[in-house]
Amino acid sequence: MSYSIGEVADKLAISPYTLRYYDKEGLLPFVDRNAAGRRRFKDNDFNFLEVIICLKEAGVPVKQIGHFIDLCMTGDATLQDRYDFLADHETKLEANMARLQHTLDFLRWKKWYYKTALQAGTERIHYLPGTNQVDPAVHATFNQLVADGASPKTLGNLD
Amino acid sequence: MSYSIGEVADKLAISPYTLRYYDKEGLLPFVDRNAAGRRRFKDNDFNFLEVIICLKEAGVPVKQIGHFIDLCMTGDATLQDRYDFLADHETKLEANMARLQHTLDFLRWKKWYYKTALQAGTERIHYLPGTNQVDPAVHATFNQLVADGASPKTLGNLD
DNA sequence: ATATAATCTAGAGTTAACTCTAAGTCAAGC
DNA sequence: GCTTGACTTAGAGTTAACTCTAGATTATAT
Repeated sequence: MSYSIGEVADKLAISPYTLRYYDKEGLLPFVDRNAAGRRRFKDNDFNFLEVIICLKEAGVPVKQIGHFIDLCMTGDATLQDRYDFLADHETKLEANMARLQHTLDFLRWKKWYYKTALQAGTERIHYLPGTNQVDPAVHATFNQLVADGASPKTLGNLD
Repeated sequence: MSYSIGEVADKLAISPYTLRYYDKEGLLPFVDRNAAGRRRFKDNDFNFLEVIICLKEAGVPVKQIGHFIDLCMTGDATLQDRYDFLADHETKLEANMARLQHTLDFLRWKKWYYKTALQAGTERIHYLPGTNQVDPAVHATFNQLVADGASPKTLGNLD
């Protein structure tokens, strides 16, 4: 079974432009061509494409993905390098996800901040008396609610 | 207490170039200037900067952050809009994190794939006999190990 | 047989988010 | 008083990852 660039583009929800760009950058050296010079993707090529998409999602730059594909084409001598590459990006992705969790926590606290302001009809309830400055104790209040068992995910919901 | 652009840059680990760029894009309308036209950041400005950094981490484009700051400057009439904005990006961030979790799962399975190939000395152990195609059953084998209670996080570790 | 649609390449254009340069102003230390 | 370093603006340059155009070729459907 073989597939044209358009069929692969549809299957993977990636434009043919992008696939050709990846090819130009050396990400698709495994793709065969027919007599007319057109790309013919094999079933096994999807194993490579899956990895390419995974690495892209993980935030790995195209050039580095190209390096990984180079290692793949070289053979068994590079198994350790390929393992190390994936282990490295696993670590980086874990760190990135931890960072995003903090970002999400902050977004939820701010949502609660606006929920309470909305219920009071004004943001002034969060200001230090007689100023336009946010009272630092407001964040502490939110943290206390969470510490007391409230769910940070739902605490800011209006319902 | 007030701070120069350099002091703020140091505190937030953002370059002065970037801070000026954010100002140019309308993200810092709240920053005062001294008689000489130099930016003087107030303590309360860090509340805005915290939100800006949070939204950036969440992947919100600079233009949209500018829109949120506009809402902030308009006053209590926009509290609902600001709440909706944060709730929307909370949802998007949750979806993004779920996507990254799938990416991480895939990265771990591939790490295990290379660990086992490395232990066998060749990637051929994962190929269908007499071919260069990966046996689809290999992924199923990994999934079975996880279903049987193994930790996907450590299954691919070499140790 | 012919029109339409898909593909090819080389190379130009786009977008976002910086990042820096140039030329000038201002503040602090000696 | 003078030098050094931080700051100002406008605008140019950079980078990554596409995204598209032009002109040619090939495959598909009537």
